[in-house]
Amino acid sequence: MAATRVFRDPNMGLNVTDSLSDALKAALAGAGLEAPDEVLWEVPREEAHGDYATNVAMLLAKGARRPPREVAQLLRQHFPPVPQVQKVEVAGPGFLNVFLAPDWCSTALGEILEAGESYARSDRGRGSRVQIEFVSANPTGPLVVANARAAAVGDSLTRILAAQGYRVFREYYVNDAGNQVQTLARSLEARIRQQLGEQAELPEDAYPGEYLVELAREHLATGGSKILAAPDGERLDRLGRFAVERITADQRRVLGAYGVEFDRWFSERALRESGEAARVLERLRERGYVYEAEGAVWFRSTAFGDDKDRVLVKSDGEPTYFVSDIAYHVNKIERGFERLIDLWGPDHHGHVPRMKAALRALGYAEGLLDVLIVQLVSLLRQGQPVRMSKRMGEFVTMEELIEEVGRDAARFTFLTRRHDSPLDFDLEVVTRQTAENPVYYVQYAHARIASIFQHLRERKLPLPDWQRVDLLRLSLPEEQSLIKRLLQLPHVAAGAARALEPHRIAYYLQELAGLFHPYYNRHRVIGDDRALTEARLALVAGVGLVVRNGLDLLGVSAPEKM
RNA sequence: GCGCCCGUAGCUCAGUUGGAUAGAGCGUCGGACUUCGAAUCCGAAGGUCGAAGGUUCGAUUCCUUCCGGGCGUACCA
Repeated sequence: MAATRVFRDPNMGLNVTDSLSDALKAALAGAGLEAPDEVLWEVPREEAHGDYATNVAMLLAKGARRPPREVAQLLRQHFPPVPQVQKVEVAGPGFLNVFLAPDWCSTALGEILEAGESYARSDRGRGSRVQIEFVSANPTGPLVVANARAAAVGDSLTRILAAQGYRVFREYYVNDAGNQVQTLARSLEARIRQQLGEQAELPEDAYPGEYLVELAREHLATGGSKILAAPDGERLDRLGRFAVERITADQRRVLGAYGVEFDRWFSERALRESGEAARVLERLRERGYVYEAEGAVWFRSTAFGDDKDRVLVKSDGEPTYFVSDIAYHVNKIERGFERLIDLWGPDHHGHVPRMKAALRALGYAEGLLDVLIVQLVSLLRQGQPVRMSKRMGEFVTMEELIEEVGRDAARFTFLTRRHDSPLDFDLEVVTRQTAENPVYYVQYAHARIASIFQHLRERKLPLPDWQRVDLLRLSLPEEQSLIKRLLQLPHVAAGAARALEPHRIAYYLQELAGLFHPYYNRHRVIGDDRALTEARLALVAGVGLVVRNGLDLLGVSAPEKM
């Protein structure tokens, strides 16, 4: 699987901000200043403020007991010469503004082309193992739009982390145990009886969706009416397993069509049967965080900052799902993952403190688990909210969404929002504006570039050897801007990985396309000047490459034709 | 009541450990295809960053209070 490959960075010097940080460390040492944990470089809004800037002097000013500008001046004086940098300026209240050397940038374009698919990848993660769990929808019905959002975010995060050298493992937790499966079984039974002409009412809390009518028909078609004679326990167990298996298979199919594959589908039922849950309970008890009250068994999660203690075993003797959940996370850790990332829905956000409390109670490090809350998607149609409720049996499925909007547009739209920001998605608008969707703006840049090279082939013109192209011919301001933007990808990709924010890639790509299209519109790539033509071909090849690499991090295709 | 998320242009959203003159897409208005793809480009209009205080060299960003929206607050999952 591509996402789990480990990459060695073949082009370290191409990560400009890494090089700048190294230089700054030398400057700090030279100036006798203490280096902060991490230096962050930002890309200033104003061109006059350089290509990169840092506020490190202002942060150090207080500790050094000197004015910020003086600290900045000191750092500037000790800034070692590096090939990437033309000049360093002290500006404003104490910024260090770095201006890149144009000649170095032009040459770097050649290295970007040389790096190809591995451009902007790094080995920052050093092969450490990360497990990311997402979607994990209940196996009681089809996937819905919110699941499509989680799938897009989770899959993209996997790609982004893998590109930084982490070994990422995608997992889907199947809640195939507990009350809801019983309910599902009873719902299915009622549907089967209805097919047989019996007067069977759906149970009060049943899943009313049409898909169970379909499943009932399927079950009967495979000779499944005998089961109705079986005793309660066996009947419901078998119907439950049947329904879960079919629904899960359907979920896997829809996710596959969306381009999302999981490395493992982890069964809660198997976890319970393995006895791991009981073992976790015992460990908590040994550590003194378990007590009994009101006939139930409680976890003292308040010892780790939770609002209140939580029930582990109900008074009827059944463990709560919380126990399974803890056991599942312990299972992950024992499989050797060094970092866990969970994507949860907003209806679970209250559960984050207790889950973290449980892991800490068991003695695990605090930062081991990151829980990202993927907010809801409010689906609108013609400006009117579409009511979605599994309980009511009304919803727009993930499959319908993909059919209506398209896989790339759906994924890109989800990835242009922060995961924790609620999202309005008007089907009518997105469908109508398909052609103007930002994803096509980015993809179109790629297709246009592909067609330049197609044009080259049609006219039987030779493809230049990138090593021998005179890249210094790229002297237009627009060309320099484009190259500098291409050089930002390693910084953006690393930032997206650090912050777990795929949308940074999506915005970067829109900005890159926003530089490319005007350039393309104004200047011809293929012209009479052979050397200039070759240089511009190198430039647009670089843009195409970066767009392709960037879209790949989002799991969106980069078409040659549209 | 308590907790979490959110409130930025008409709409949907960005805004990088607090930083320099707050951005994009859509929508609206006006222009550009005999030349590598017009799913594009050029230009215009559009803002009390929900409100009020506070912290400091500096606040859309941090703190407090209030207003508004969403979600939690189960011996359901």
